[in-house]
Amino acid sequence: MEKSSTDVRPKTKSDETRARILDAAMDLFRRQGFEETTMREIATEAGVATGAAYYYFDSKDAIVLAFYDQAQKELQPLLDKAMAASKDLKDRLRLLLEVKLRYFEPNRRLLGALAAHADPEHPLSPFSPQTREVRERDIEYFQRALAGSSIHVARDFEPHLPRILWMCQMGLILFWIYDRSQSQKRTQALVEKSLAIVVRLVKLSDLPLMKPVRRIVIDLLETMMA
Amino acid sequence: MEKSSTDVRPKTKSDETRARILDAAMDLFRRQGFEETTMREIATEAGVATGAAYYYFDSKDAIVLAFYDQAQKELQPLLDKAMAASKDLKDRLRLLLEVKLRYFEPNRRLLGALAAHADPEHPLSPFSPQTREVRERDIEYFQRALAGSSIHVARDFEPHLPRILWMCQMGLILFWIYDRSQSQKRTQALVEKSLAIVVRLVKLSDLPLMKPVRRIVIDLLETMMA
DNA sequence: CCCTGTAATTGAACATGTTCAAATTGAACT
DNA sequence: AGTTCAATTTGAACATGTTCAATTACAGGG
Repeated sequence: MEKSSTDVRPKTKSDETRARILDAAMDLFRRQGFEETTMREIATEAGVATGAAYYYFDSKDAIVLAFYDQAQKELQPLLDKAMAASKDLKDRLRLLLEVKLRYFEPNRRLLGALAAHADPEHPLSPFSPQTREVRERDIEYFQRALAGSSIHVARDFEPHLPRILWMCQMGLILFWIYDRSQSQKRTQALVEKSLAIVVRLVKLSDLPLMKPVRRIVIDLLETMMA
Repeated sequence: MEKSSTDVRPKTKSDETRARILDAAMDLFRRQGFEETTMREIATEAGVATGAAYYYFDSKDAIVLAFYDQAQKELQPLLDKAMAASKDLKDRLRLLLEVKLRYFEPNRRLLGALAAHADPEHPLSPFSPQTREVRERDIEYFQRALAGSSIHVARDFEPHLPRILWMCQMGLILFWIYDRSQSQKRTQALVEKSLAIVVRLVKLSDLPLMKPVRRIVIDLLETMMA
């Protein structure tokens, strides 16, 4: 479950086969979409029997999961670099999103297969246990986006704000996936407007006066997560 | 597509068969879940051949859609009655939700099949064209919940607020569907807390001072809906 | 009461995700 | 080289949503 098609040296022959299957799948997914691609096609394209695909991946979904996992790993250095570019919170949040969208651009449609499931039981849901690790690592980046910015966050709000921002991000990404406007212009507009609102709210939330509001929001969040 | 299993007189034999299939399906869905129920089972249970089910319903999904449609019709009088019970906005909003949750309670799990799809292209998505009619009718109830309350809504905000409230409702319903706590206690808590926040925000939004904020929110919404 | 055409019904066939028992491979050991 | 055994590979078989050509039921007209 660890190897990826872009690792420099697929050590064993097994790894090489796994990589070939993953590559074939991603190629077909990009060209004809997730639903439209058959496990038999993937196997044929990779030059193996149908069953072999299932020897390496538990299911068709699991192939997407493997891609998602690999993506997260490859994104890490890009995000690190982005976080070094600015101290301004709005810039930092925009960068987090931009880097991801640019990276996933070629597979935008495919991401639908990942994001289309709200059911937290479904393996491909962004809220499922299967995607937990990736999710938590992602939330950490919002923690860092905040920490590295010039903006102060109230102590009681600190543990929760990153998760709130992550949720906003997921909403925007979802919108982006299904955005049919020319080169996703609408998403671009939405991101800019959302950032303005979010950053303003974050700043506001630090006011001592806002403590009761923070408490209510935190209370709400804890009820949700409990 | 119009008849339902609970209509008093299924006029024709055809209607009667259709109703029998829908009933059998709903019964099986309730007992073993949507995914776990087979079209062959449904047909057998209804005493027809597999193909017959497809003569009356375009797909397995379409059966759920038919149920959803029927539900909306049956809910209408209940919601009307609820709207006559109080002038207080919080009460009215709570009632809208409570009536629906109580109605759907026996099929809570099944609703997952309806709500689990974020893809607006998917027939069962709450955002799909197939569910548009039901959706718009539902949004109207929020319009009425506002209109019949003692609370004033700023002119510029009036066309948009119902949709915002509807979205909040969908979020709560989604939470409810997957709420595994004892008799969905967590949802109950979440509803109460959410209502407090939402009603407070609605009241706040009417302040003349808030006009710029309303503009930003409206702008955001229009970007999303465009 | 028979004829005719539409509506309804049937069950086999198909496509595709998945499983599985059997065959093959290949490395390590003797 | 021969043996052994786990890893790999195979392709047929299975389950299930869906399609479809063929058949039957039945209402209305003669």
